Amino acid sequence: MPTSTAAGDPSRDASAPSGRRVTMADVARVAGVSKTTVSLVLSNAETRLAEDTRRRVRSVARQLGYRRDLVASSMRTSQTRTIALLSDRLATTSVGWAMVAGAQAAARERGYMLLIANTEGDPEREVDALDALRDRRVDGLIFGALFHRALTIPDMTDTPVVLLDAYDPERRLSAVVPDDEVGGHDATALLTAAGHRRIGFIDDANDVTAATLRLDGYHRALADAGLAADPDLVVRTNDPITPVGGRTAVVELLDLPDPPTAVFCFNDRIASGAYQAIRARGLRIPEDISVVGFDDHEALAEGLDPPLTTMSLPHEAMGRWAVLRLLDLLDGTDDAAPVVHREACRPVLRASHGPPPSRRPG
Amino acid sequence: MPTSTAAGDPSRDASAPSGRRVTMADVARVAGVSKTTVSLVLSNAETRLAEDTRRRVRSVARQLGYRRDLVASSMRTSQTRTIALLSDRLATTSVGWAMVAGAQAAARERGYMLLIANTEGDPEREVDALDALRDRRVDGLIFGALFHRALTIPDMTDTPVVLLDAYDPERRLSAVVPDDEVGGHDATALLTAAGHRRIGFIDDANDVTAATLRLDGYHRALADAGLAADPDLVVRTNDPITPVGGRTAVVELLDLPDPPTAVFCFNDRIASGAYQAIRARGLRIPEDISVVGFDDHEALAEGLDPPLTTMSLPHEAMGRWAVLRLLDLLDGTDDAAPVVHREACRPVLRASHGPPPSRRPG
DNA sequence: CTGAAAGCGCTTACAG
DNA sequence: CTGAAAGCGCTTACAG
Repeated sequence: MPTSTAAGDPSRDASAPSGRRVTMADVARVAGVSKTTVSLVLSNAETRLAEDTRRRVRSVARQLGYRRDLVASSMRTSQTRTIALLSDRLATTSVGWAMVAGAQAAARERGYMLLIANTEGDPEREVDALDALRDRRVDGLIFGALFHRALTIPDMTDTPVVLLDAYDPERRLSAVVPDDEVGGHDATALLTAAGHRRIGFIDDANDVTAATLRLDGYHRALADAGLAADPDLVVRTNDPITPVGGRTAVVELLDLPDPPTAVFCFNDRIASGAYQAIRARGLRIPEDISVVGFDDHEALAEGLDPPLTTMSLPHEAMGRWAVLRLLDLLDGTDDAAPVVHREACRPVLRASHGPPPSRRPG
Repeated sequence: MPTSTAAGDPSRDASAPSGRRVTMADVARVAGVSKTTVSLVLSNAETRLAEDTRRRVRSVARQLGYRRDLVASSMRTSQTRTIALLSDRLATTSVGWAMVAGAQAAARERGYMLLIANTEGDPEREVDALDALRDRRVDGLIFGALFHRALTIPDMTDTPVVLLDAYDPERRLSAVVPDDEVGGHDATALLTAAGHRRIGFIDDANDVTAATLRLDGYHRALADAGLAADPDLVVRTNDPITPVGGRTAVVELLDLPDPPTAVFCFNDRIASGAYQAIRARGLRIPEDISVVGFDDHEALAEGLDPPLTTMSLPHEAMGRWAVLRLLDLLDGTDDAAPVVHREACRPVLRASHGPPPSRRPG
């Protein structure tokens, strides 16, 4: 096979060059125009080019299977159409996947690709990751956290940044977080609405933002229902990760002189532990005691017996919001004034809650 | 501030140029050598450069905070030090995260970054993703699947490919999969070793590779223990995703004239459904019946009461293997002969299995 | 032992 | 309405 064919004969040249990738120069040559023209046509530049020139260029590009080389393009424009999601361990644990999924999907829809990097909480790793990302000239960065918390990031003058499941204590960066206060309120309100008047709360003892906010919401819902807050009904556990924490915490509640008829748990894992201890007491859920969780850890919540009523964490929507905001920043579509977006947590009603024993028929 | 300072005076030039990124030319100028020399030194080329030249160049590069621009470098070398993980929905569901995590970690350790893309099973999306990846000149590609299965991918002459949790039916590509046969065997052997002689198996009715292999392993373990395979003891469910499938399937087993004393479930979700139906019958786990799952869906397995004995799916190790193999291919370290690597599934012993009732003391 | 120069594939003033 | 040319920041024969 000859590598070059008669110039000016599109029908012959229209086959892809042997091994080599098709380049803009190839398209120009075959279409009989300059690279400038090809570039202008293919980038839909405003310049008024003759309609038939545009058509010809486009058709040749299509026939040759031409694709603009983004690396070369980036070289000139400094835009890579690539962004990155950097976090301590977002992509390293089961809790983060939906945020990654949402971020990836939104990026894709806007023609961007997503790079992921994890620091495992190591500052040195963070520096390395940032360097590696800068080397690749990513257009923007999302700093993610595993759970709703304050996050202070290194100075980034050159690259736009959005925070995911975290907020800048100094409010200089846009951020998206779950609305834990309203979530805590709504979870508790599910219980007050069912008629419960003694509602326990098993909170995370680690000083995390979500814990404080969910507790606030719990208190507000009690107040809404005209119930006094009884400090005895709020217990804390240092272990929100395994069922053990919930197991021991719920026992404190059950041992109260006037025990609660319902328990709201900081998360589903704690709730699963609560289930175990409640059952060990010979109590039934929800007949004797209602349980509501948080996070909607789906396999767990559905697998429990009875299936657990809980609040969903809007991780996917949060991931989407973060990249959409970031891309708007890149486009200059949005003004750069930082905003903190609170994404709603929604109740997922399953079978672990109901009226208190006193209100049950029979 | 003057933008240029006295040439040849390192102490003055050693501050980073005002806004602009530090370039190789900057380093060359300050160090008083050519770009060629800087490039050679910084890439540790074998060429014998004077030791003090090397030292000077390195020290200037460090002082200026120089970092090689990977985009420019890619332009010349066609290497981006970036690879991609493409799958139908690996990064879109809770089951895939550990594979992504393993892949990302291994890439990072070798100085690569990982791009992720999901096709949601849409062939058009796959084409788009492949184009987007080619545009960015990724060095290599990992095609991932959500569960162990055959995967036929488009022809990729230009880019090395490794399969993750999938295999090429024509064996032309390297691949890594879990060893489901041995896993099925070992899960069943846990039960035969405890003394069970009637062991049910609830399999996935969808014709997936993992289902076939785990069944094979189940049969082999029975044979090993000198037990005949009773077809009545193998039931199938079309719903391995929610507990519903396991719930109805286990009832078939329980209704048998000679019901099993132990049940091995295709996965933990099925096992969670089995728990519900078993409990509804008033039977205790493991006193009356043992249950073993598969996948080690951790929050679920630990949250169940009693905690579920299961087989772990080596997702993280698989993700690592896939990128390590891919990078070896890129390095030319490995010969390109395709290999299919089976990663072992390991038993995670919790509390849902024990001896059959007949063998229990008392 | 080191440097000048070409070139990777684009984009973009600038000129006509 | 269209093209020649410079330049993005590197790497790599090639020459000395």
